[in-house]
Parts: sequence; structure tokens; C-alpha cells
Amino acid sequence: MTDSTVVPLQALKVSCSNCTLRELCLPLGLNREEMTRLDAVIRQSRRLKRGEALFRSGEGFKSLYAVRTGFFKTCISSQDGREQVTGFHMSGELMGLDGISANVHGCNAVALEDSEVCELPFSRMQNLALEIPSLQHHFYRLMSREIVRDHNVMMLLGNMKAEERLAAFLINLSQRLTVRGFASNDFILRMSREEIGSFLGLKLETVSRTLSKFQQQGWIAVDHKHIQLVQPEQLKQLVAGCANAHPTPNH
Amino acid sequence: MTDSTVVPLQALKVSCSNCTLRELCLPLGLNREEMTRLDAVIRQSRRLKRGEALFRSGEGFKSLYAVRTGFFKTCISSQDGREQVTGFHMSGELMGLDGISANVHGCNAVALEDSEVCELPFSRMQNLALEIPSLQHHFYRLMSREIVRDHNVMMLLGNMKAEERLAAFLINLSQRLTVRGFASNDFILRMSREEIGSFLGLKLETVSRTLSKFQQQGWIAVDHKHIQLVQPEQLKQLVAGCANAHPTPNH
DNA sequence: AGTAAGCCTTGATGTTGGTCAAAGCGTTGG
DNA sequence: CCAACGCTTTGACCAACATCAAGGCTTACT
Repeated sequence: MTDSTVVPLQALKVSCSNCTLRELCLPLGLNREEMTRLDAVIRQSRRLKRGEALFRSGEGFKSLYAVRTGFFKTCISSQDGREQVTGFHMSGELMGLDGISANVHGCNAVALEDSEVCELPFSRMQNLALEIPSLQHHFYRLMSREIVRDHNVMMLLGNMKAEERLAAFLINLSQRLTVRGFASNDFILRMSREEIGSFLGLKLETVSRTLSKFQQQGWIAVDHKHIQLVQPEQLKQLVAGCANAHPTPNH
Repeated sequence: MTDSTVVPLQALKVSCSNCTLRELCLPLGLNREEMTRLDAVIRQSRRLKRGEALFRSGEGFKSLYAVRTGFFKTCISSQDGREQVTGFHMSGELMGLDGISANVHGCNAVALEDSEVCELPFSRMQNLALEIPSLQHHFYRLMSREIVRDHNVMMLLGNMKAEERLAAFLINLSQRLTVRGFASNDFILRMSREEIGSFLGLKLETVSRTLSKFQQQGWIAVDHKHIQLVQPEQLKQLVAGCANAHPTPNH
């Protein structure tokens, strides 16, 4: 609409210290000086269009990325072209942790809507972490949380039935939206049925059919990508049995 | 056989600096002083009997553990008792990384044969990591490697057929044995068919049937837990198509 | 605004792997 | 050394999900 040069400078100069996502992505209890040093390292606001890749598997690893606004999927693909979505990522979530091990990105990260990310140059973050113990600890915690999440996905893929998987998926989305202050029972899916299926180890037809089934039972209302959870308790009940017996609190 | 008090002291005093697993579990290029400090923090040799748990989901998290000798499984269980094996672990491999995020262990770690582990008290390791940059980096790399491994398991569970899963499993075991200097085509499975199945998202009968099928084709020889890979190339070929298109080198 | 492409839904049919059952073999512990 | 238990194998049958196919709807591009 307007040329970017006329956007007030203030709007561009978003720093970690005043970012609304602070408690989602940064360690708590940094003092002013530490915050300033962090601000100096993190590059704000790289923008991506829907469909654009933030990084691709095999590319050199330089930085982690935090979602600022928008929505991403990460996925890996096999030699013969099968794709596995390894995660969906919304504001405050970090992507690229799998690139550290070999200094090469291990997955593709693709924006599912127009999005904005913060770039965290990893080697500079590492140096900072040596001097700010809570930052070091914070990164260990973040990586550990990703491992916990992955193990729960294994449980989902290894043990759960189609209905359980989809219910778990919807409840999970709903909870993450709640944390971010969005409506938890009324949302737009940013991904296609095929991408949901890839993540859940199902075919797109099964995803579609299962959504229809939930709708018939009056548990949800489906209008294409617009989903309403009418009876979320029913979904939760469906997931209750197969959920981790020792769920890890998120913080 | 003999009482432990008569074992020569030398045999008990194994330190990281002279451990044969050094290049599997420690960062390279530590100087003598750094090594000494590491030795001071890592507690050697806790022994476990077959079937014994090293830690359990929900217990307070204090330490990471490195397998010294033996073999472990890690698993999580759901409220209604379904179990998902999240990994098998052999010498030089680290367990417990999922406990960092919430200060509580996120899985059970169980010895599948008589085993020995080194204990790495995490908070002391963290402090050490602040002073030894390569140690800090090493831990980031280890955790990242676990994430990469988990993503590959997702691909396995989400996209691969029973035969592909089992072939991938056998090839993976074989490769890890090779690295450790063991025979790569002739080994004893330490886990049951059911545990293999749990890891691969299959039922034990399917595991058994698929092993039989491989044997009929002359690719492997199965004698209960004793497995020989007669034509490992065939197994590799089966896995080739569904393997990660951008495999991450292990180091 | 019109049109093509992509996405979603639904139905009919097929296949893989799960379930149930029984028997053999090994191992362990008394 | 024997008995009991657990693990494995194999067969018969079944269910869940995949595959194939067609039609409708939405979106995006010109």
C-alpha cells in the first residue's frame, strides 16, 4: 500500500527488550545491560511471503530464527520425494536447532503465510551465552523442549489412531493459540490437509474424512480452513488416554 | 566371581582422559587442564543390572548419563499404558537430554543388559561449559544431533512401510556397531520383538514376520536374537529411497 | 470478471498391518 | 532337573487406513 520508506522509524525499530514475545522466546531475568547486548546481536524482521523458504535442508547453517509473526512448517524429504512435516511453528517459536549438529540446515522451513522472523546469528549467540549463564541455560532448555516435543510426536505416530492424532493436533493448536492471546476455539488453519496429513502420518483423504466425522458428531465446525471447536472437551477426552503419562510443563 | 575389594584400584579409576569412548562422547581438542576439570565433575561407573531403570519419567532431573558399556532403551508411556520406545542407546551415547527442559526426566531409561554408565551432573557441567567454550558447543551439537535423529524417526514412522522400517533399523544398528569396532553384520539383539515394534510403530508379530521374510529372501539369517546380515546391500537398497535426501553427517 | 489451477470432500475398492489364537522353543528359578 | 514363564513364530481372519476416482468449491492469476 504505502512505500516502506514512509513507515515511521519507530515501527521498524523493534527490539527484544520491548517485544511482546519476550516471555516466549527469551530467558527471564536479564538485566538491562544484558538485554542491550542481546538486542545488538539479534537482527530484527526479515520478512517472507507465503510459500517462501526461510532456509533449506543442506544449506549452510548460520542462524536460528524466531517466528515474529506468521506461520511456518518445517519438513524433511526423502530421496524419492516423500515429505515429512516435522513441525508447525508460530510466533515466539525457534526454528533451525537441527542445523547446529552438522553446521548445515537439516530441514526446510517454509512460510505458510506472510511472515516475519528474527535472526539469531548462532556463533554470536554462543559467545553471548558464555557470558550470560541464564542465556546458556535458556538455550539448553529450548533444545530440550524440542526433544520432548519430538518424543511426543513419536508417541503420536507410533501408537495413536487417526482420530486420536487429529484430535491431539487440534487441541495442541488450540492451546498454543491460547498462550498467544488468540481465540482458542475458533481459528484458521494455515496449512493444507496434505500438510496436516504429512505431519500426522496420514493421507489427506483421511484427514478430511476425520474432520468431517468430528463435525458430524458436533464436536467441531469445519468451513474449509476455518475451524471451530464446539465441544473441545470431547476432543480432549479422545486424547486423554493416549497422552503422555508424565506431561512436561512448558516452562 | 571375586569380591570387588580385590579388584586392582587401577581398574576402578577410569577417567575420561583415558576412556576409549572419548571421541564418541567428549569434545575434541580439550587441553590437559580442561580434561582434569572434566574428570573431576563426571562420576564414573554406576552399574545396572538387566531390567533395572537408570531413571524414570517424572523423577527430578539432576544428571545426564553416558552409556559406558551395555545397552539401554528409553521410552515414554501414555496414561492408558501404551508404551513408545523413543530410542536404543549404546556405548558413548547420552541419555536424559529431555529432562533439561522441565528439570524432570521425560522418559524411562532401562538397561537391556547389565550395563555401566557415567553420570554427568548437569548443573556442574553447565558451569564448566561457561568456562570451556568447546564444551558448551559440544553440548549444543549433541542436543541438535538428538533432534536430527528424532526427525528421521518421524520420517520413518510417518512415511515408511514395515519392511523399510525394519531394514532401516537393522542398517542403523549395524552402522553404530561398526563405529564402535564391533562386527557389523553379525550381532545379538538386546531388545525383544515387542520393543523393536514399539520403536518402529509396528506390532511384534509384524516384526517377526518381516524378519522371517528377509530371511526367506536370503538377506539375513535369524536365530532368535542372533542376527546376521547376509546381504546388507539389499537392505540398504530397500532403505535408499526413503532415506533423508540430505543426511546429516554424524560429526 | 473470467478462467485455470489447486484444494477439499466423498464414495468405492484394495492392501497393509493388526488382532486373535495356538504351538514351539529357551531361559530362569526353585 | 523340572516346571513355569516369557518370548517367538506362524496361521487365519479382520479393520483401519490407503488408493483410485470424480465432482464441487475457492483462490489466484490474467
